[in-house]
Amino acid sequence: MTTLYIGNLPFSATSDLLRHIFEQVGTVRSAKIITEVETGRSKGFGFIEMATSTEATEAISRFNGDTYDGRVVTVSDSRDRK
DNA sequence: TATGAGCGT
Repeated sequence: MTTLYIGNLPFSATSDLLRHIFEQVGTVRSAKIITEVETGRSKGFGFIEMATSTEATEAISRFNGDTYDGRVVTVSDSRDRK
């Protein structure tokens, strides 16, 4: 399994929306948008877990640099959670 | 209620 970092998302984006986007290139094991604890609103970035590294690589090449709601999103391998 | 660089309860 490979975890992807999705950055520069519009605040209107949801984990469900991310999941649907990444399902276009493979199996989404999990989708999560990070939200502010104090406000419950999106921090503008999130994480996607793909079933295989092949699908993850495909997702990066397809979606990195794409524009959603006027914002150019970043898609890349995530770093390890500490 | 709030926000724009960032790698997660």
